[in-house]
Amino acid sequence: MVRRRGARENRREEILLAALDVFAERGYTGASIASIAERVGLSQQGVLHYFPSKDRLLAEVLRLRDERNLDVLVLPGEGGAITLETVAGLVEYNAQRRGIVQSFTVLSAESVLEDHPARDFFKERYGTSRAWMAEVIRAELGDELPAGLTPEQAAPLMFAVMDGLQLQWLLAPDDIDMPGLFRAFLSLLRARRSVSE
Amino acid sequence: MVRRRGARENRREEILLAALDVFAERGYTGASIASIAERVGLSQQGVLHYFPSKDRLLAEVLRLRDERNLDVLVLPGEGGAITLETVAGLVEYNAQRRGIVQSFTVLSAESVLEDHPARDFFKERYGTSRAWMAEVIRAELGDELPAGLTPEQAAPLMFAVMDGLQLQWLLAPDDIDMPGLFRAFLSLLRARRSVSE
DNA sequence: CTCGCAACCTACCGACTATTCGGTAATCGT
DNA sequence: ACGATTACCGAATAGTCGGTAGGTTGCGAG
Repeated sequence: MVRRRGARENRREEILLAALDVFAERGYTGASIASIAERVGLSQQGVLHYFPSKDRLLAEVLRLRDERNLDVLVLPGEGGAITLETVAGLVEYNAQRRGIVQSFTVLSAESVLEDHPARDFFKERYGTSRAWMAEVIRAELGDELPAGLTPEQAAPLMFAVMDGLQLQWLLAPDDIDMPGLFRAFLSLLRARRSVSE
Repeated sequence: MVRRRGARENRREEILLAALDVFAERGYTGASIASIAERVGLSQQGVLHYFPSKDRLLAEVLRLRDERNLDVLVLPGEGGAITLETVAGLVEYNAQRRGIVQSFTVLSAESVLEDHPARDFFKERYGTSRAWMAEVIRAELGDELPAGLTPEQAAPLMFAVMDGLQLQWLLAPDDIDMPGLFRAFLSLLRARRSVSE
């Protein structure tokens, strides 16, 4: 059926990885198909042979990255449930993968623009992630968080801290201890209930 | 001396406001000088008569916006010091100014890219803002924060929460109560010290 | 009333953009 | 060996980009 078994899929993945790099360096708007093609030794038309448009290429890049991220998150939790410690581990892992963090920071912010091809992707992603994170928090800390917070409030705050720290870290890696600050936030959530006066 | 007193300055400001709008809609890379010019009824070269390059135009847009933001922050604190409540007020104010929030979210994320003209601006801005915010926190809450946090740790977390919430809010304004969640985070910082076991 | 300059404009440049069309060469199953 | 399919590439399309050069117009100062 297929000539060289999986040759097409290999080529496609090669292109996707190059595309992620270029998106990380220049953002989606600033990236050109030609520059991605150059990186894999193809012509611009060669890339478009595998992906019908720049939009679709972006969509597949995001899908692939999400799969891999899920691997990192789920693998350590093998056999056990995912905990806040697992999430802190992901932040630590990210601190060693600047390119990937940069691509997601830039692309997610870009996606808030009207008619951006990744808008729906990120909107849905945040929605489901928040619901899922709220359950992780509830499972570990219960319903009673400090200052009367609910897990449904803590979840969006958690992602806000992750994203916001990434931005500051990308601008000044030497000044920002991203994993340390994230753990500091976690300890804020884990603190025992407050004493009334 | 000047023909129409301040005519030039008025025109410049007109252009800056239009530029902020376009940057908010398309980001810096995606925005064209021509589209900004169209909005003020000039040709592309008319805009370049007032600002020598796109880079410089961006620089002045950011400077102007920062001034205005400072006004909002300082005005309510008239006579008194700036408090965490003032900051919460700024978040509330932002929740009514989608365009401005969007422009800053997109531009700050874009600025992490190599050779981006706004890189230094945002890097410096975050640096000074963190130092300043740490002092606001220390003045109001002292050195003893929940979970053993220092004001120097709380400050970057605070900006992370602000920025991260903005991103989620821009993607799903109906799902995210930005000011409410920010206040929830503040209450985490204000909670009394934990009871050991 | 004239000089000079500010405020624009048209015209243009070279480079780059995503995408389409029409090929060619290699390789596959048969 | 042969038709079909795949994997490309060259060239062209129809723009857009930021920026420059060189003008024209109209107002203000002298």
